[in-house]
Amino acid sequence: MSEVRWLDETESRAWRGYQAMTDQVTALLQQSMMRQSGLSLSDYAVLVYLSESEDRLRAYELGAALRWEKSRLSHHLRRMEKRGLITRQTCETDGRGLWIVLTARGRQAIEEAAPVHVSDVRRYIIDQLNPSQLEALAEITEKVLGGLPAGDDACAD
Amino acid sequence: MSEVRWLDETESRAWRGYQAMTDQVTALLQQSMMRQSGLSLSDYAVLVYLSESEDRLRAYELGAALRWEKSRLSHHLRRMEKRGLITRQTCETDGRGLWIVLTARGRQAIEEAAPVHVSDVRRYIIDQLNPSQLEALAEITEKVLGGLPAGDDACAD
DNA sequence: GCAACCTAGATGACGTGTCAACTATATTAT
DNA sequence: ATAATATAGTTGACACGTCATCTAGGTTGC
Repeated sequence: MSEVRWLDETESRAWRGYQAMTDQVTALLQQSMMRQSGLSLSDYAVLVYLSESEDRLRAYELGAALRWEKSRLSHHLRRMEKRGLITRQTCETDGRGLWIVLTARGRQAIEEAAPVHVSDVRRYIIDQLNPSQLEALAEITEKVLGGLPAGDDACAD
Repeated sequence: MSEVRWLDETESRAWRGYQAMTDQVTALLQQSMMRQSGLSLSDYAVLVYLSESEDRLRAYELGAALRWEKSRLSHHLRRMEKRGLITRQTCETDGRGLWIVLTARGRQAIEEAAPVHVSDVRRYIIDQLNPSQLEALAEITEKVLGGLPAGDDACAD
């Protein structure tokens, strides 16, 4: 119930800049990847985790890694399966479970997309910053992430 | 056609952190605003620009300010009008034109949402960072934004 | 062994964002 | 004047993400 502390000038620069940057960078990366590889950034994120995990993961592991809601994950995996990027296989040790398996086509898709994507990330962000800014960005993100409410308790007053 | 320069350790920390931070902060801010004010972040952005512009703007001005595609803007404004947050009025000096006007209800909505939103932004980001990090963030965003391709020429090879 | 609870995942409805047309009005060049 | 083009905005189809709800299979306690 206290008075609001509005943002001062530096705070406002940082916040408005943050918003504009994230909006535009996301849109650019998304467009570029979609045009050149036919993948969305979400597809790419799924494929990255799979290919870093010996090409198969339980769905809930994927969801935890990506921090996605399970319904989002479920919808997305269904669409990716329809496009042949992954398959869904029943789990023998847990009747509720689901293995998500990278297909040959999924592997090919990410191997083609990765170099283009990395060069986009470099061009738009990494190569724009000097070493101390890069280090600062890494520290900033770690600090902010560390301060975020864990899981679903967004109402931690 | 040259070999890809993959990300080194600091670059990777910065980039993975950036992705995780933006994903999660956006999701938290969105949830909080939707729950407490019934507005999406997009609604809020529109209302902010309108209220900073004497409560009325041409649609194309709004689109330029937000850097939204015109179809996105059109869809979004239609939905906002249906909820009574804005009205759309024909422009007398340009037959193609459209004035977007903030309604009393829209003004009330943003005035109620703003303090909550600012305190969320503080809690999740601003207050997590020390003054030099805030300054660094402002500079980083300005540098990245300055390096982005202007408009639609994303294919500037 | 059974009830209560928890976890993994699916589903349908709905709001949102993008893309590719499309309409209509203004501007420019000749 | 008029034809070519540019600008302002709309529309429909479709992919995406969220919420609430549901099913089914585990787990725990008694």
